[in-house]
Amino acid sequence: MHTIDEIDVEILSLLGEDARRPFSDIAETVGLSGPAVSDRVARLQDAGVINRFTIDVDRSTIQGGVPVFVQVEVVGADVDALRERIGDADAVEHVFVTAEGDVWFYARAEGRNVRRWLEELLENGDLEYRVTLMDDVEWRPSLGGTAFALTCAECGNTVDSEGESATIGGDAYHFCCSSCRDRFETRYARLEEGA
Amino acid sequence: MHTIDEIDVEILSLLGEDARRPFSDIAETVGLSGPAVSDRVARLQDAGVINRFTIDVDRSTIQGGVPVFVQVEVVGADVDALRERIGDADAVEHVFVTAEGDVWFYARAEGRNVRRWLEELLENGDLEYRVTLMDDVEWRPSLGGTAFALTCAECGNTVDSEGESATIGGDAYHFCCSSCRDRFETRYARLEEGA
DNA sequence: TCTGAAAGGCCATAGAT
DNA sequence: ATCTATGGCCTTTCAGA
Repeated sequence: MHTIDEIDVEILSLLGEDARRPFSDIAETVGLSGPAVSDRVARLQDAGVINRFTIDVDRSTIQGGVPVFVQVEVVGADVDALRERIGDADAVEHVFVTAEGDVWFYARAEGRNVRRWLEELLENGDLEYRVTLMDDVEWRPSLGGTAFALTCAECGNTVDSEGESATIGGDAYHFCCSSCRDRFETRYARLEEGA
Repeated sequence: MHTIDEIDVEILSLLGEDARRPFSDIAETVGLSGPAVSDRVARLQDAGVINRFTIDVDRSTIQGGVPVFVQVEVVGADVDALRERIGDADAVEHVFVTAEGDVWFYARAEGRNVRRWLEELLENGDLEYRVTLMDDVEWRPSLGGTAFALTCAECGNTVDSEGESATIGGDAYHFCCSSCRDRFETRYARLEEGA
């Protein structure tokens, strides 16, 4: 049962600014030793909070293709399968799933013929889709200082040092108080029983 | 006047997968020495191809709020100003600008009242917008091998080893041949004169 | 722009608290 | 979960091509 606290948040913020920053630097900033930071980063990776260390590339100078935003209306098809299929395509950069189960994505369509590329990507399903030509994209990895504030999974309030965290069903959740956590866990258990 | 070649592209791809991968590992993969890779990475940063080393964080576990996708119809307003204002907001993760000049973004709306949060973010302008509740997001930094293919800034064709690159006005551009580059530079110079 | 050697710094492990 | 100490690896610098 791991706990995520403000120091973790601070570490995430620092790594967001520069992921190659030495752990010893981070250690000094947050008031820990190097190995302690290393441990915490390893834990954050295990918990799935850090998906990966990566680079933010200015793709406009590097990758060609026509930038498009596609909104696919998913009816009578497997959303997860489609989402995975789309996400695996090389040209696709962002994949969204709406609450209604539609799949939207941003991509740089390869080749000159966008329609053909799309039909192939969607496997000639009879799905309706809408294509919008795009101009510019921006992804914001970390932002200022408050970007990584913890919020209670139960009530939505900010989690301070009094709060607690728990790994439930493989995912990390954070709570502002133990009663919120109890409520969440109870609800989660009920949901699992039902499924 | 720097040149970006396939080795640079390979390095970018490898760093996209794991930005903390040792340069010596990369060196072995691409067939260079460690210092050579270090030099190339430094050059890629200077040229603005690499914006930053960063981490991809699973925000769903860290940041609360309601995930929404907002499509703002921009009429009679400054697109760039709005885009910047939205991009600077803490809760906003992805910003898109359509070819028609509308601004779309993905964010985790803070607090319980999404409408109020939005009105504030859009500065009570009379802009029309559409909000869609979202379920899931995925961002793909680097993808397979072909993701970082170079394309000619002048004609859009793929740039191979015969091509060349140049830093013009502080930005890196790539060309499939010298005539494309000449044409681009001429046009650029003319544009600058005009301004 | 690359290589190779050497110096300095960084990370991971071990063992104790 | 954290610390200190240490061994080994990684990065950078520099000279030479």
